[in-house]
Amino acid sequence: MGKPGPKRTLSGDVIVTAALALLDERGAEAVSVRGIAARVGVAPNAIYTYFPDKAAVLRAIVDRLIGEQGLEVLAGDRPWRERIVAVALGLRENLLRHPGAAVLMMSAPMDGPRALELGERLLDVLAEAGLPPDDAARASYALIVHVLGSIALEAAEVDPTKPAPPEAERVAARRLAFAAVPAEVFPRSAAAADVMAAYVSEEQFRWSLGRLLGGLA
Amino acid sequence: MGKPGPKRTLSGDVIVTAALALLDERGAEAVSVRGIAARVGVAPNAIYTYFPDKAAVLRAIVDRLIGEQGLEVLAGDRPWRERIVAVALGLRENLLRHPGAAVLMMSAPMDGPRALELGERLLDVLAEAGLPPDDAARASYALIVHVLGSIALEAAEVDPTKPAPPEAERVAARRLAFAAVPAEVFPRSAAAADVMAAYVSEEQFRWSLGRLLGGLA
DNA sequence: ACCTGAACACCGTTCAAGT
DNA sequence: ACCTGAACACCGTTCAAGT
Repeated sequence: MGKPGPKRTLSGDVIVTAALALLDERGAEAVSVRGIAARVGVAPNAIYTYFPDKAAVLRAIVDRLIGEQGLEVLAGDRPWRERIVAVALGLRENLLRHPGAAVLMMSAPMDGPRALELGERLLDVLAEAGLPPDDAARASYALIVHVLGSIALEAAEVDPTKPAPPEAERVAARRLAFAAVPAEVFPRSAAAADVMAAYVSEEQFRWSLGRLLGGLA
Repeated sequence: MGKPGPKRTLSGDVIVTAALALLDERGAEAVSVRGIAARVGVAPNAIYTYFPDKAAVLRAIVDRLIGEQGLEVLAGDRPWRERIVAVALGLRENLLRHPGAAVLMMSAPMDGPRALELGERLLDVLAEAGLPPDDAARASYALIVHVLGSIALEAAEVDPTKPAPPEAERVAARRLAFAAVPAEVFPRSAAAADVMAAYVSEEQFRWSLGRLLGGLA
């Protein structure tokens, strides 16, 4: 139904998919309007039929990735802390698959509908946990800050122009870097080098999230 | 002393200062090698005498800003939590003066000497607080994640191309944005709109940092 | 409505050359 | 050693035109 219209070889979704592929394969600076257009086989300015500018394409990538996180776990019947940890782990896993995207999440206000939905479900859980509304609101923000901050710092450690390395590899690379810390001037950092290498791991992610959750209620 | 050498009209510091000024006055995308060169009155490629590439200039900005944070408070005799809150507030205040720089802190590993120094002093405090070395190491990372994440999300809310607005103005702008949230579909978000508007405030920053600190020891 | 061609005002970086 | 001029291979975005 509806008139066919001229060509319609394109769509916002196709553009976002191409942009994300570019981001994953060749890193943030490869995500150019011209690069996206070339990948979908179209003239550069055709992109502007679907997005007002490049920044809008980047925001759409963020929205897509947030939306990929299912929120059903939050409504489950496990203890509330476990449910929050489960979504946080899901977000982490997905975002680390797109390391270049992590920093995008912190570059603009996340005010899209998917972000609001995530926030609202988080408020549900925290209310159920017994927090008064004001504390629940503050706590939900603290959680989002912590999860996104962890992921961004973790993603900053990986080279986005090559396929995402397994965690063990990231930790090993960091251990190597820490071996160079002079123990005379930074004794504690040098002594804790093994732990500091493991900053970029799920274990550290779980640990710090657990401590924050412990402080919240 | 020492031969004068040809010109020496430039230095790494001068370049970083110019880049930071550009960042503050006209936002992240105005920080170009050519823009910096123009501001210091030099040919674009002169920058490459002091930095291998643009990314190195950005890292130097991060290092400069970390270095501006005095660490004496950490060694004071107030209760340890208060000392950590004090440096965190200092970092926040300084970074919000350079909103475009906040996201740079999360874009690359912070492995410079100033970052190491900050980490080491944090470990001092946490050891003094009675944490075993492994926990202290994990805790210091959790704190850094939280502080930088908070600041980045807060800075994402301000337009970096105009002078940093006072906090009250940022909160008011956000309250206005939240007034549009449909209460039927996001009841909790709408009900807590006032608190959510205040996410971008020192009060929220103190609150969530306090909860994290409570969970750590 | 959707797409193209051509153009404008920019980029980062490299290279050979001047002092 | 430090800086310049000129060039290369790119950018994002706009405008007029075609279907």
